[in-house]
Amino acid sequence: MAKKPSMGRQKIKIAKIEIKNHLQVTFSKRRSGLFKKASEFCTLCGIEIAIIVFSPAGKVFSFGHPNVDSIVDQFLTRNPPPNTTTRHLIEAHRNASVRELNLQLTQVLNELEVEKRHGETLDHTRKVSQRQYWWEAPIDKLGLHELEQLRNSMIELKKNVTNQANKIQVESTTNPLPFFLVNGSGIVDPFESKTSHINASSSVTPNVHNFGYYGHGFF
Amino acid sequence: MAKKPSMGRQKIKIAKIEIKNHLQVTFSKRRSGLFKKASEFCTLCGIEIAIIVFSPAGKVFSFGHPNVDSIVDQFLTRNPPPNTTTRHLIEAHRNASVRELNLQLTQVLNELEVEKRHGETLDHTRKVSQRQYWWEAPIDKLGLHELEQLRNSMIELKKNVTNQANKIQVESTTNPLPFFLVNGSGIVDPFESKTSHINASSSVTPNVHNFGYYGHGFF
DNA sequence: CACTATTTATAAG
DNA sequence: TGTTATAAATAGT
Repeated sequence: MAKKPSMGRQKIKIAKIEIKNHLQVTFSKRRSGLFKKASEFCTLCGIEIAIIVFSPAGKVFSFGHPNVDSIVDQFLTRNPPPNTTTRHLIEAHRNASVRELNLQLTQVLNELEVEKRHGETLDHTRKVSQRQYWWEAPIDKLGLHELEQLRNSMIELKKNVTNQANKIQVESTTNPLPFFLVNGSGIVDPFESKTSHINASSSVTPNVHNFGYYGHGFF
Repeated sequence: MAKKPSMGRQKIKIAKIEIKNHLQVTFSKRRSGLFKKASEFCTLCGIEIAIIVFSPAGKVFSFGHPNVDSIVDQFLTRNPPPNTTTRHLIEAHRNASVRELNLQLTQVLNELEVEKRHGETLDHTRKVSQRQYWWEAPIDKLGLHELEQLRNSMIELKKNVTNQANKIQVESTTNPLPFFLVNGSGIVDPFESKTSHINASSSVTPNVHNFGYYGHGFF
């Protein structure tokens, strides 16, 4: 019954572990370790934190307090979004569309205004010379004509609104917008994870050791 | 020249540190520690990771490999967005607005249709009995009246479109949309950080020790 | 920030 | 997963 001497913890080189089995073990251990540290960090310093880990296999493991999403939202809000350009383009496009609709409406309104004046003018004319026959008055033709025009304008407008609605729908579907709600708190349990509270996985990422995060600056 | 014995590392309770000064020191130390662990985790296991820390003061410190944003994007893409409900509500609201506009337009179009028929009817009437004086025909009053109505409808419509435009603008301004672009790689250097590569801050967050991240499941 | 004395995290088995 | 010897992190000064 001699004791197992155990090499004890050996110093290791910080480089990609190639032995698959070894890798998995290390992954698990270090993930727990990291999340535990994060947890302590939270309670100790009263901070909010989110950690997202992508395994090479594509699985996601995350830790968050109060929860990952609210923190990510805050981050995105503050952080000059990466694709500012793209977003701006789309936003501009959307605004442009709305503005366009607005313009068209204004125009149609103007036409209506004209039509109305027309009616008033005729009304006045009637008082001046009541003798004329109504079919001689230009009102019915003009009215009908302009109404036709008006009708076409509005059909066009309707078409545009419909398109716009579709566009917006498509955009919304394609790009989920982040909002600012805080859900519950604790750990986010992602999709495919069979683990109860977190996700972790491994992936092939070329890396350099010094990430340069040894900065200072406290608060 | 007796040596300083130093109490050495003392065991501490994992609870919010109240002594402000002490808190700051701990914050810094643990932040570095956490980020370093993350870095090692990266190289060792070849994973992708992002850590976002919000200080109670509101500052943000982040670490990411290859970079925070790409990971956040991936996360948002895969992760059934937290506020699906809210987003759906807002989206629905927006669609509702557009639909409403559409409905109003349809109504106005109907009114126009009615007006047009009216004109046609009158046109027919004219042929049947050309003897009537035009001011006896209801066209000018009805026309004007309906046009007035139409005009009001359209003013209302315009108002709504304008509101809608404003709403959309505000929404766009308030909530940046996340997109799916991968930038460079490495560490994200946020805004206000005076530190070179990372950010960290402290905040008041009531917390519980066990975050339940002691899960298993590897890949 | 530097220095330990200790507590923690973990590489191996 | 549990154990153990040792490497690392870090509380207090």
